Amino acid sequence: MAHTTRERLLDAGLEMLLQHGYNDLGIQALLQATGTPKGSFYHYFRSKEDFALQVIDRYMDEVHQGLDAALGDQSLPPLDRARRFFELSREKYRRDGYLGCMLGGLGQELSGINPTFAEKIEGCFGELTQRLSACLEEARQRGDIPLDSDPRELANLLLNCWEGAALRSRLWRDPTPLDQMLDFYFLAATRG
Amino acid sequence: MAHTTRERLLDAGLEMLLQHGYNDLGIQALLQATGTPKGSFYHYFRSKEDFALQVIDRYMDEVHQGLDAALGDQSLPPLDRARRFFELSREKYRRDGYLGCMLGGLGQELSGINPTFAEKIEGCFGELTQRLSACLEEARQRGDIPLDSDPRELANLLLNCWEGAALRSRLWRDPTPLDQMLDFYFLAATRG
DNA sequence: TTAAGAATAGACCGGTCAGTCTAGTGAGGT
DNA sequence: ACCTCACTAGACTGACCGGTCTATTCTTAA
Repeated sequence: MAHTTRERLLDAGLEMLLQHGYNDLGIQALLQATGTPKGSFYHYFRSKEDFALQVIDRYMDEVHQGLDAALGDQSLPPLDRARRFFELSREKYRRDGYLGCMLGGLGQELSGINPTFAEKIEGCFGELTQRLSACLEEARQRGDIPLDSDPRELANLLLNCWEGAALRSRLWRDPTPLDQMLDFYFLAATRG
Repeated sequence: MAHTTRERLLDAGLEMLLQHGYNDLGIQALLQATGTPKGSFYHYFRSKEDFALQVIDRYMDEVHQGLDAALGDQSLPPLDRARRFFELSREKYRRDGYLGCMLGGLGQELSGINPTFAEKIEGCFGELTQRLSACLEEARQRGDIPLDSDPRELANLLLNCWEGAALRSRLWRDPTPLDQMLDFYFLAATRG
């Protein structure tokens, strides 16, 4: 299979980037963990940066799958759909050992030193808020949140607070901050 | 002056750690930026890790100064005092070029790989929430927030959401996420 | 004046970094 | 049978990492 080695590297990259971040992840360690010779890595990827950017793409594939599953569930009112996405994310974090969100992690680490990553990650946040704000707009039109709410702003708010809670849950290795944040936010949002 | 070199290193470390994070900050670069020979650095600090931990202490000194200034202002109701602390922080971020909060930055970068830093930073967050929750408790007793609120939980919530907003403001190089988060939080907290 | 210790100075160390290079392997097409 | 080319394999490069070492200078007090 032509894609096996590349897939294996991206899979391991997903895991190792989440735990180690970018600068602390050595190519050597990645190769050792996957039993890959260096030649193969540089056959598939131009550089470490190129590799990490593709790992982020893979991460976003999972994110969009979560969004599809949650926001696409027409049996739920829109606000519950939005909340469900974050609950699915929380379950993913649990499976990973509460290491938080890769976008938040790499965003913090790299946005001060590498514009390519900064733009990439802000682009990912943009995709997320785009879909969330469409969902919140639906809630607004139904009157589930005040009619004068700004869905775009509310979506950014939701995502930003989530990222903060994810950082704290990474420190605690515990989902409590995530749950408390969701309770607080969705109660407050409905009241305007 | 015996402390001049050490002070100079810590000052530069404050700035450089905020921008570069830990792993991307080279001792060499720090020495070059401050015109310090290597011998001096290792005269004052046991290691790079020891240095960074002392930089965090210095950062926390500033944080506590901000807390003193804001929470100690008895002319303001307690909720305004809490908000004022974050507004002072926002002004500090502005002066730094909106690079966010060092605790959040180092927490994200290092909590997955270095338990010493993870504990250190969680300890700092603890100090912060301790003082904030005392302030919120005062607000609760005055009835400015619902009597059945949990000040400790509200303080953690406030700090966590702030850290998320700080990350986004670092990506945007812009204070908007900070302000929107404060508006949202303090409106919601008063209503319970 | 001198002894002592703090602080400066930077050459140097082993190890590791991302990335390059060349050689070899193996499967598919002709 | 043979050629091609994607892929594997890992030795190697030069730069840089954090940290050590020894030598020297400066400060201060006896």
